[in-house]
Amino acid sequence: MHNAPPPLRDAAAFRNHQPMTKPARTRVGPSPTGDPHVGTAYMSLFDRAVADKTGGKFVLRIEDTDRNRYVADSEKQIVESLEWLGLTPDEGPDIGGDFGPYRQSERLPLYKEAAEQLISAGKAYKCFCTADRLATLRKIQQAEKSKRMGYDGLCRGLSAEEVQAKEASGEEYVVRLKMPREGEIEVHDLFRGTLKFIADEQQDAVMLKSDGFPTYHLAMAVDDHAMQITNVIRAEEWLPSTPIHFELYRAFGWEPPVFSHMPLLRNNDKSKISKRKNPTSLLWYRDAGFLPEALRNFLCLMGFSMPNDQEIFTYGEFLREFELSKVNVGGPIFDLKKLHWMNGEYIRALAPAELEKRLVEYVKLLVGREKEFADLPADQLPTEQFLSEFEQKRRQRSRVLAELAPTMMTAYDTNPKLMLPIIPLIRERMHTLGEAADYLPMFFTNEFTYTPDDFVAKKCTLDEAKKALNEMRSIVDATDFNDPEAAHKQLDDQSRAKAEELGMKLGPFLGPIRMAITGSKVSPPLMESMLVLGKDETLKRIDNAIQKLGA
RNA sequence: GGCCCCUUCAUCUAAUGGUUAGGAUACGGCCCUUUCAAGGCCGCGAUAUGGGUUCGAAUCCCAUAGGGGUCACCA
Repeated sequence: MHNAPPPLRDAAAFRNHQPMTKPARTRVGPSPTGDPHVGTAYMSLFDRAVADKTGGKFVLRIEDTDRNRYVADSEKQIVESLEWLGLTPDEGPDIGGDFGPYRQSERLPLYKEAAEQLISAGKAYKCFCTADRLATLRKIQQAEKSKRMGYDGLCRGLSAEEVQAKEASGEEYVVRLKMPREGEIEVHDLFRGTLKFIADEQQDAVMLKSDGFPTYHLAMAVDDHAMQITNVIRAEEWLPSTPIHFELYRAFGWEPPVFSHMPLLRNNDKSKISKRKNPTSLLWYRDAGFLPEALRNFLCLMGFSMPNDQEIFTYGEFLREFELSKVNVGGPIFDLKKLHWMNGEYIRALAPAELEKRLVEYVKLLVGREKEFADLPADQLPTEQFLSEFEQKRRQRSRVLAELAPTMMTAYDTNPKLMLPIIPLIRERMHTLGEAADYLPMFFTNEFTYTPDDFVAKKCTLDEAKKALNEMRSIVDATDFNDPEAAHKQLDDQSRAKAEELGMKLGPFLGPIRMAITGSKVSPPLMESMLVLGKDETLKRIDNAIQKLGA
């Protein structure tokens, strides 16, 4: 028997009459089953925004009801990642709050009680079907290409005596929700309005598992109600099970919160974002040297855009313009290329001292982790070219920095002023902190692996290289490094003069010098680099090269 | 396959019945230049298709196509 549904508020009407003015309570409910997921951050961002916009609260709830997939470190990493991104919750397991505990594994009695309440009200029933039976059932349904998949409701008709007998004989059972068999189930979504589902096509979902733990469905409804959550912001993949949730709310006689089903972040091929095809771990973004504020900003763009076309903005600016109802529901492809660009913008906007600080922190993060960054075999790399190349380079860079770290940190500890002058030279060239690996080592080591061939270029023969090095040695030797500005001018002027004398363009002339000073054909500006290194070190490096070339 | 959601440049998106359909990334070119960048300028490039409604449709309606999600004692 199924009573007529009580009138539910219409989502559109609700939206119009109650814009986000009342303090909202939002929550994110990650399950601690692995690395913190970028999708969790994405949802948290909008949860945080709705809470902040309305002066409400954002709650972190750990949904650890799956004992099989539980990963011990996961919760800690989730908490740290959210903090890293500046999306710190107001209530949560390690913060506390008035609605705790915030771990579902610590709320088991609540779910049990709720399940019993449903059973005694005739809204749920005990199901003794074995996993085997369900598997067989599924197979048959698939073979028959049955329209109606899922549980067939066998135990729904069990008499009280039958239930008692089975229980007495120790048979395990789950608790299933009795879904209506007739009519439609209306659900409401902030973006999509009222959605109707055929009731008979819904199955009797499990509420309580045989191990006594609740499923997501029960735990979510019980907790959201108990924690007075007003807005459920979750991924679109939940849309098909929303009828269960609305039915559950009705069974309890509770008012459902406002549901907003956010679009799914996508891979390049439009499928739901996944580890194989796209980095999904927040730890990955941190390890690759993305700035949290850049990632956060980028995530804002996945579905939301500013009225003035502004793409780079602070959280405060975002909040001023943000409205949940303006979010785009088409699934956005997570374009790492654009994040890469944006991260570069953020790096360049950082004050040198701040970038210095971030860089030092970043290098410390990589210390001792060389093994983690071994090259990946081709078949384990993402299929998309940019992702694949970036991942391989990222590993190489992390290794370089991890290996450089001891030397670098020692030098830095000895002379804390060492780092700051380097920053302006490398910052224009970086998109991620990891890319510092391409430019940083030369400032801390002069042990280069170059060969004479490396000094030769199209417009610079070996003979010319030797001459250039000797000329530059004289120039440097004659320059007073104590006045950097004057020194720079002198180095520059003299180089030009000598290059002309040798009948060379400045670029080719500086090629061998660059190799001698930086050990690479690509480097930060040469004169500036020499000034940072100092006269002695510069001369030493030129001498090393001259020796190497036997000039 | 059933059910559900979605559909503007390659990608993120703007334009809520009247715009030469705008911006950003990426890509290409030029400038700057000491290599590499960064920066500046220019270019390429989209309303999925077909029907309606309307003086007028990217915008409203219907169909088709395409994409995605979901059909667990996982969340």
